[in-house]
Amino acid sequence: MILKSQVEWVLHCCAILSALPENKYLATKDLAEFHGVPKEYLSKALQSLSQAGLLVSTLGPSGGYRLAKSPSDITFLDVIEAVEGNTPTFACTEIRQKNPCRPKGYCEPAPCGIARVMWEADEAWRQSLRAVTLTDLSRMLTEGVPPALLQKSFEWIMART
Amino acid sequence: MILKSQVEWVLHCCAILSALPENKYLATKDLAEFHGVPKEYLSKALQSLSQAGLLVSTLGPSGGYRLAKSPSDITFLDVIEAVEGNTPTFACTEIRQKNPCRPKGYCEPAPCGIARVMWEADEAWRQSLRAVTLTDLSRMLTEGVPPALLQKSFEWIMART
DNA sequence: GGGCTGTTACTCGGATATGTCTTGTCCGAGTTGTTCGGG
DNA sequence: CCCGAACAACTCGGACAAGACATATCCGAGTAACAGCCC
Repeated sequence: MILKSQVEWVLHCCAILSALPENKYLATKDLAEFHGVPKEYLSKALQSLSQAGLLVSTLGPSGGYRLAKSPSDITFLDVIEAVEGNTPTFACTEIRQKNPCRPKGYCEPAPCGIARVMWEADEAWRQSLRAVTLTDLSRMLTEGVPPALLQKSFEWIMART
Repeated sequence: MILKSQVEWVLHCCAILSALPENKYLATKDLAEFHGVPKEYLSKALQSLSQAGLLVSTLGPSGGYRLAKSPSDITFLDVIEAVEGNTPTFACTEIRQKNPCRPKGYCEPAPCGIARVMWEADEAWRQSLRAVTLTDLSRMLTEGVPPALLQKSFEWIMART
């Protein structure tokens, strides 16, 4: 069980988009070039974010993506679920019902105990990811980075908006 | 991102094996039949548990698997990692190093902030799974089940040890 | 000079191949219980 | 009747296909900026 590589990509992209001025757009092409990843495939992931209502897109020259809401209103979980889907990591197929000793038509009163444990762990994971917003992310990613590099990167991005 | 179906299978199998008397073995064939899953494929998962040191196997007639240690010493995480592998759910590929503005040879002082957040969530998930043992599982799975069904299932299993 | 229109170049979005991993199946090496023969 | 050895059947273990999903790529519909023309 491992997350798609797209998850890493779009999180980095969101960090960049968080730094953008209001109503400015950045194209997939530039985001892909900045991170050294395949443009067309990154595009698919950004489409998912757009459909999830996290990004807004614009066509034509100087088009691209921008955040749909304030960075403080977008959590890691939002981004990850947009890419990975929001299905639980554990799917209970109710194999206890296959028990040959089980009387026909018997109805289980509660969810399977295994599923409950797995879902609880899943929820702990989600809770941890819900607690971090893009605002936090920006702070974390800029900490300890030389100001010169930050400035240069910012200019690189602004030159393409 | 979704767990293998094998995870559900082996957890149910471990619950059965927890109920076995000391030094009694149960064959893959019977475990597969009880749960209504493909025998050969379940076998692969049980092999993983055996290699991980959670189960002990014996060959020949009346052979099969039994727990290698006390049910209270085996956690959900042990079982899951045996099947899924113990690689972190998030793999950081350090795409920040692809930043075109980054001076050559520059060395990052700390792990990427995104990776830190993801690993923390991963650890929360693991911690939650580490807290539940097979002893807890047995209790959960038997709660609320009619005693008649429990008795019948127990006899079904014992008839094949 | 200002406004309108046609063009152009650039964007996203979905449809299309390829590789890798999960899922499923098969067969062989090895061992244990059984049975049969001999003492 | 007891013991030992050969047999047979059953087990796990690893090697072998098929399908699903992640990865990667291509092309078309649509739009915004721009340039040129008319007023």
